[in-house]
Amino acid sequence: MKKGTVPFSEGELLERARELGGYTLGELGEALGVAVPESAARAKGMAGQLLEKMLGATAASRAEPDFVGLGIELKTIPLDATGKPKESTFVCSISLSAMADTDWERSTVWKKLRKVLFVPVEAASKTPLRDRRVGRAFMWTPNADEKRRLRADWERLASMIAAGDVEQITGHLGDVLQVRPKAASGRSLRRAPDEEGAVQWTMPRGFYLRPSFTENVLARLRRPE
Amino acid sequence: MKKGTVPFSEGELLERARELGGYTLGELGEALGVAVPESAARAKGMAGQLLEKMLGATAASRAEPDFVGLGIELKTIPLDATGKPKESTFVCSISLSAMADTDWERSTVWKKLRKVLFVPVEAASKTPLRDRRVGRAFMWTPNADEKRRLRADWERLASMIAAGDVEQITGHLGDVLQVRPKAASGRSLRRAPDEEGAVQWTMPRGFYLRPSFTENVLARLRRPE
DNA sequence: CAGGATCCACTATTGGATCCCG
DNA sequence: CGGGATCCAATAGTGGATCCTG
Repeated sequence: MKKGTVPFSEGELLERARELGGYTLGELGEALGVAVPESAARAKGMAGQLLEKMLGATAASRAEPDFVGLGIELKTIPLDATGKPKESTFVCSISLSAMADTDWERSTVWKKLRKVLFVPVEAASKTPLRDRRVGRAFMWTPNADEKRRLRADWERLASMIAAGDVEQITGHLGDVLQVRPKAASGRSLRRAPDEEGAVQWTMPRGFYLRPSFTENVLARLRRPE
Repeated sequence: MKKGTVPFSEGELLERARELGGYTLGELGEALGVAVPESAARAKGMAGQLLEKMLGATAASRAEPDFVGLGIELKTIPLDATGKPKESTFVCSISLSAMADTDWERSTVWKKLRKVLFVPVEAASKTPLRDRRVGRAFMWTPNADEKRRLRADWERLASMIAAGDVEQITGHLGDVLQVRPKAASGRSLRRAPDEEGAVQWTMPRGFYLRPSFTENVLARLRRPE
């Protein structure tokens, strides 16, 4: 297993990601000198972080793509026993101020999703975290239909946010893209509005892709042309 | 409320059904001299039977349309609080012998569904049976797409039945039309195969329309052309 | 028993809540 | 906290079981 060096091309990145297919997360952890616990409950982001390190992603938390020079975002997708995505996919956090005066083409969501390296990872909850295997990686660029659906949802949600109807947004809205809480605890900022009185988030939220959407995307990518 | 006389035309039937819109099942019961209980649990088919009587359906149990002369089947559809069908819609029972050598156009399913008078009835379970209101009736003839989907499901299911794979059929099969048990009790015929040894139903079953299908049908009918 | 259906236990989905790391 | 995500209680959906009448 090659590890940690920064890839210089999209092709090299995809090739290297595919070489990781078949390894378990425990094996990746060994290669990196990272202990992989038994349970995912106390190590929620670990699969993603192991793959970032293995593939040489530009480290640290940023509002930029993981592979800056290539404009490519890395996303792991947890698959259940039947091969379908178990969970929604986090896209980015929502900043109220950034929403107001931006359009779809300049939005953080679109920047993140223009080009994504999807790496499926086994995630049947009975399988210990370290025994879960990496699947076959795919490079995704939204096609016309996918882009239209993402944009339609984003514009609906963005206009609600801009209009101050943030508290009316629930995870039910959006066919493929949804808004949901994103915080370590539901109490994170809950007192803020009372004390400040300003138009502010009462709680951090993020954009997520629904599992049914990533399922369709994976199905399309797996189909030979 | 006019009641009980046999309608002579499709238009007259629809008109008369629409005049029942807004009445409660309790009111229909009074007009007919039938006691309507509080709960639907012990009166499951009552809404359908009240409407049959009010509209002058050719009485009794038959494998014929309710309005023989017109070739029209009457179906009540229970709606939940949000206006969506709560339940699947029974179409007809399945007879093994009748399946083998018949095709779609001659099938009982198609005969029943060629032309249907759908009468929605409120059915939020908290609402007492006699307080549930009749909704706006619609005459349905499957359009090309609906007919294609019904036929595709029927042919798949019919061929399984004809091939003797009856026991492998579950309610999961069929996009719009499904096969499910249809009996007063699960024990109805359960001992039969052991004692007789013949190729026979172990339990009566019927064809049903899925709620998602009738929901789409109602949505189409409600849309002004 | 066939026809009129609804009940309800169980499963699948989901979306609000939460966890770790740098 | 922002980025990496998963957990899991509650709800929605489904399909096997059941009920009444003629």
